[in-house]
Amino acid sequence: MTRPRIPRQSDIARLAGVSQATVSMVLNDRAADNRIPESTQQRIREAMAELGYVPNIAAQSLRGGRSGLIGVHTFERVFPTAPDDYYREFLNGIEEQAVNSGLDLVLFASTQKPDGTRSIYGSGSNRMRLADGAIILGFEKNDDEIRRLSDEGFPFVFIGRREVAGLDIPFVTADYAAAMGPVVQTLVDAGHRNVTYLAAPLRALAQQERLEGFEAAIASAGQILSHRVEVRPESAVTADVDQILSHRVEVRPESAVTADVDQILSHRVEVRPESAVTAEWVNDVRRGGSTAIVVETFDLARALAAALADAGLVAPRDLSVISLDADPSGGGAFSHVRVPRRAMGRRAVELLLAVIDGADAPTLTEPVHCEPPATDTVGAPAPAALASSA
Amino acid sequence: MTRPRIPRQSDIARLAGVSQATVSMVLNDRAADNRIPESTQQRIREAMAELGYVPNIAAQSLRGGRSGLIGVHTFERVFPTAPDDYYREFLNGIEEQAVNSGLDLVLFASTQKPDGTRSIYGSGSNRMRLADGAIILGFEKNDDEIRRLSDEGFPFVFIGRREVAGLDIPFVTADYAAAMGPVVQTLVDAGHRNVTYLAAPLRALAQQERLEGFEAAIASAGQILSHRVEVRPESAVTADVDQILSHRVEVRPESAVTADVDQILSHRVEVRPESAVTAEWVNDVRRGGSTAIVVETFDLARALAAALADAGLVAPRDLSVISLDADPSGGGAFSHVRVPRRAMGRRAVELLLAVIDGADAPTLTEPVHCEPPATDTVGAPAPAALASSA
DNA sequence: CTGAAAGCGCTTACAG
DNA sequence: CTGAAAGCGCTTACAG
Repeated sequence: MTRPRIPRQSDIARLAGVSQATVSMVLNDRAADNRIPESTQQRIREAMAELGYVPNIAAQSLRGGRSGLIGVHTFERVFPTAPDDYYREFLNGIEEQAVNSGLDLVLFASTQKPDGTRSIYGSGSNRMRLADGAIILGFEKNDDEIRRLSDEGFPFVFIGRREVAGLDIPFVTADYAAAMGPVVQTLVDAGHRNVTYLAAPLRALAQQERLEGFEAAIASAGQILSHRVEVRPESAVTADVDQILSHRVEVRPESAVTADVDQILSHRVEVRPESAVTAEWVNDVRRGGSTAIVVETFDLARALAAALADAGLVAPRDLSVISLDADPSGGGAFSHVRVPRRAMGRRAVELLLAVIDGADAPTLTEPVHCEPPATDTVGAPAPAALASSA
Repeated sequence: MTRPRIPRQSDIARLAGVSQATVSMVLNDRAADNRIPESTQQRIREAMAELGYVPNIAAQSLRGGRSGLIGVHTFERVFPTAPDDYYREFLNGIEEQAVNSGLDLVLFASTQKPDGTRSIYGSGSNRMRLADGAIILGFEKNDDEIRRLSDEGFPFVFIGRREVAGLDIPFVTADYAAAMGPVVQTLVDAGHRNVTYLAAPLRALAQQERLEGFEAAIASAGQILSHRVEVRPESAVTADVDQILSHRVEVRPESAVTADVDQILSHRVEVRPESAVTAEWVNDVRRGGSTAIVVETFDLARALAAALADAGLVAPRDLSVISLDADPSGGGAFSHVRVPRRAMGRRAVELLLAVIDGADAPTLTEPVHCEPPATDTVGAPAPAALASSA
C-alpha cells in the first residue's frame, strides 16, 4: 500500500484557486483582519474538507515557537508501580488541566540514567526543551540541575515547595500551615491536652511547614497542651535530610523533655526505626499521657491502624487520631486533612502557562486550600491509659 | 531576566569553526560515513556541551527525522483516577521500555473533546504526528479514526487485539486462549465436572478469545464437564457489543440447557444485571451443580468475593474459584491467571519501534504468555450443595 | 483584497 | 574531508 501524501496548505490553495498564505489566514481566523471575502473563505474551507487537511504541528511549532507540549519530569518513575502511589492525584490534576488548555503532556522517560535515577542533563542535553515548559515533581534534591534549567531560561514550576539559594522558583504548594489550625482546634475542643505528632522522616519542606504549622496552631490555641513529636526515619534518608533533621533536633532538644508535663508547650523529637509504629509504641504513647495522635502521612497512618488493631485499641474510643493526609486508596482508617493534590496539579499547569507567558512567577504562588478533617476518629480523651497490652 | 537564546546548530558550527551541516552529521552519527576526523568531531561535541545544545524537535520532525517521541493515546483518561486502574500496568511497561530505548512519551490530552471523549481528529488536526508513532489503548471503537490514521501512514500499534476490516493493525495481545488450558486442567484435575464461567459484558475481542479458549480447553480436556456461561452486562454496553453478545447467544441457545447435565459439553448464556453477583446467585450456581467458578475480570472477582462472604461460603472449601485476571491492587481473593500487562506494555513499544522502522507489522504480533494460576482457591469439589443460605 | 518571500531549525543529497 | 543549498510545512510581515 503506497502511502498517500498528506495534503498541505498548498494543495488546498491550488484546489481553491488562492495562495497558500491565504489558506493559512483562513485557518488561523486571520481572515477577517485581512478582509478575505466570505465566498473565498467558503471555497477554502470546502477544499480543506475535501482533502482532509490537517495542519502539520511540527511546522507550526517550528514557525511559531510553541509546541503545545507541557513536560512532566519526575526524578522517579512517572507511572506508579504501586497502586497507592503518591503522585497519582497530582498527575490527575495535571492531565485534567492539560485537557482544558488543549495541551499535550510529555513524560520524560529518556532522562533516566542507567542507575535508575533521573537527571535532566544526565544524557548531555536537555530534552525538556522539546516542551514549552515543564512541571517537576519529586523529593530528590537536584539543585545543580534546577539552577541550570533556570539559567537557560527554561520555564518550569515545581509541585511542592522548592528552595534553591538565589533562585525564585515557582512552585505550587498546599496551605499546610493553615490546615493545622482546624486540626489542633478539633483536638483541643474535644478536650485533648497532650498530643503526639507522629512524623515521617523529613524529605520535603512541606513536612517542615506542617510541623511548624502544628506547633504554631498549638501555641495560638492558648491551651495547656503538651505534645511529643515522633520522627520516624527511613533508610532512604539522605545527608541533606539528616541536616534538616538534626536542625530540628537542635531546636527541640531531648533535654527539654523532663519539664514536659507542666509546661504550656514542650516538644520531643524521637528518632526510631521504621517498624517502630507498633502496638507497644501506641501503648507507650498512651502511658506517656497522650490522648491523641496526629499522624503525618498515609503510610504511617496505615501502620498506626495496624498497631491499634494489634493493641486491641479502637479510635476514637481509646485514642483520637487525625491523619494529615488521605489514603490514596480512598479508604484510610482515620479522620484526615485532605491535601488537595488534584487541585495542585491543575494549578501547576496554570502556573506554568503563566510562567511561559513571562509572568512574574513567585507572585502567583499561592497555596491551595486544604480541607479540614472530619471528626470520625476524634472523641473525648480516653480515661487515663492504665494497663499495658501485654 | 532576559531569556538567553537557545543555541542552534549554526551557533555550534560557528564556535567549532565548521559548517552547520557538519554539526548535523556529527549529531546524527553520520560522521563516520563522511569521514569527519575525530578531532573535528571532538571540537564539535565540546561546543555542543559548552552551549548546552539540544536539537529542536519540531525542526527535526518537520525535516522528516525522528523526534524520539512515542505517543500514547487512550480514548479515556491516561492518568487513572481510581487507584485500581486497568491501564496502570500497561503504562508501567510502556514507560519501562521507553526508558530502555531512550524515548520520551507524549500523552495526548489535547485530543479530548468537550464531551469528554477523546478523538484523534476531533480537534481538526492529528496532533499525534508530533510523535514518531503511537501506542493506542482502550476499548472504544473508533474504526474511522483508525482507518484514517492508517491511511495517513502514521505508525501505531494497539494494546489489545483490534480488528478493522481491510486493515492490518499491529497489536499486542496476551495468549489468553493458551492460558485457558491450565485453568481448565487445574479444575478437572481437582475433580470438577461442572463449572460456571462468569463473564463481564463483552467489550473487547480478548474476552471472546478467553471464552473460546475456555471452551476449547474443556473440549480438549476430554472430560465430562458441563459449564454455564454467565454474561454480566453493564449499562455501558454499546450497540456493537450487543451484536457480539447476541452472536454468542445464538451460538449457545438457551434451549440447549435442558439436556445439560448428561452431555459432554453444554453451554448456557445468561444475561443478568450488574448487581447480579450476589450471595443468592452464588447459591443458585451451587444448586445448579457447579462446584467451581471461573471469573473473568478482577472487578467481577471482587463482587464474587463479597458475595461468597455474604453467603458465608469459603473458597475453596465450598466452591473453587479461579479468576482470569489479577486484581491490580495486588490483593485479590482468588487464584488467578496473570495477564502480563507490564510485558505487553514493553512489547508494544518494541513493536511500535519496529513498525516505525517499516517492519511488516502483523508478523511481529505474537501473544505474550500468561502465567498459569496458583491453586489456593481450587480444591476438591464441595459435596453436593444442599441448603440455601436463607 | 491577495500573493511573493523570508525564515523557523533541521537533514540530506550533492558538489567540490 | 567539508560546505552551499534545497526543502520539510507553516506564519507573518510586507508589498502590491
